Amino acid sequence: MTSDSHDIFKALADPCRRELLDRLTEENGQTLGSLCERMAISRQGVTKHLALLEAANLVVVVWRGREKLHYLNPEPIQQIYQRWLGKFEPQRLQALATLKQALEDK
Amino acid sequence: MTSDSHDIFKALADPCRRELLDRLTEENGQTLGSLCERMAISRQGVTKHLALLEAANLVVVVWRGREKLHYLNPEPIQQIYQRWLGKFEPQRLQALATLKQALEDK
DNA sequence: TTGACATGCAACCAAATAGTTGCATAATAT
DNA sequence: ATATTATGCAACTATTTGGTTGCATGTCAA
Repeated sequence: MTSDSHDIFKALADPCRRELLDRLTEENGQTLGSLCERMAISRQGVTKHLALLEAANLVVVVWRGREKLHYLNPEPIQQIYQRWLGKFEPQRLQALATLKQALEDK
Repeated sequence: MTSDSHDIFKALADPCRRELLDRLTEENGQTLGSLCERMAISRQGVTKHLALLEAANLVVVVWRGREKLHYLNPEPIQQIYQRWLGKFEPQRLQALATLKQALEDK
C-alpha cells in the first residue's frame, strides 16, 4: 500500500500531530488514553488527530479488547524523503551557490 | 537565521506550494509572472503561496527592477530532516518489527 | 448483572486557509 | 509623456480545520 504524499504532508503540518508522533517514538504501542495524558486538548480532539495520522498511514492501530493500541509506521516518512525531499539534496550545493550569487548581484 | 519548523511543515502541506518548489528546482530564479504560467489559480493566489514559502525561508526573493526573482533555499528542508524526520530513521527497523509483531498478535 | 472504563459518532462553533476581485504603484518601453 | 508590464495591497467569500460537547457502544471487573 503506497500512501498519498499529500496526506502525509498534511498530517505532519500540525504541531499536535507531530507531538503525538514524538510520543510514539518514545513509547510505541500506546493506547488512546495514554496518548491523551498531558495533552492540552480533549480526548476527542486527540482522536481526530490520530485519525489523520492513520489516514496518512503514519500510525497503525491494533485493537486489544477495549483498548486501541497505536503503533508508529516510519515507512511514509522514508517515502516522502526518498520521493520528494531527497530531490532537493542533489541540487543543494548548486541552489545555495545560485542563491548566494543572486544575493550578491543585488 | 534558523527557521521555525512549524512554518516549514505548514508550507509544505499545500500541493500548490510543493508545485511551486518543484518548478523552482527545474528552473531557479524565476519571476512571479513566470511561476504563474500554467497555474490553475490567479496571480494573487500564487503570490500568497509564495509569501508562505518565503516566511518558511524555503524561497528567497531578489528584486531586479520591477521583477521579483524567486530562488530556492534547500536549507530548511535539510534542517527538518536532520532535526525531526531523521529521528525516525534509527528507530525505523525497530518500529517496523514492533508493528509487525503487534499485527500478528491480533 | 451492574458499574466503570475505553472508545466511537455526530452536531456544532470559531478560526484559519485558499481563493477571488478591484484598485494602486513602480519600472520599463515606445 | 504615455502606455504597458510586473507586482503589491486590501476587502471579501467559501471551505477546511481544529476544537468542543453530549450521548452511544462495547468490554472488563466486582
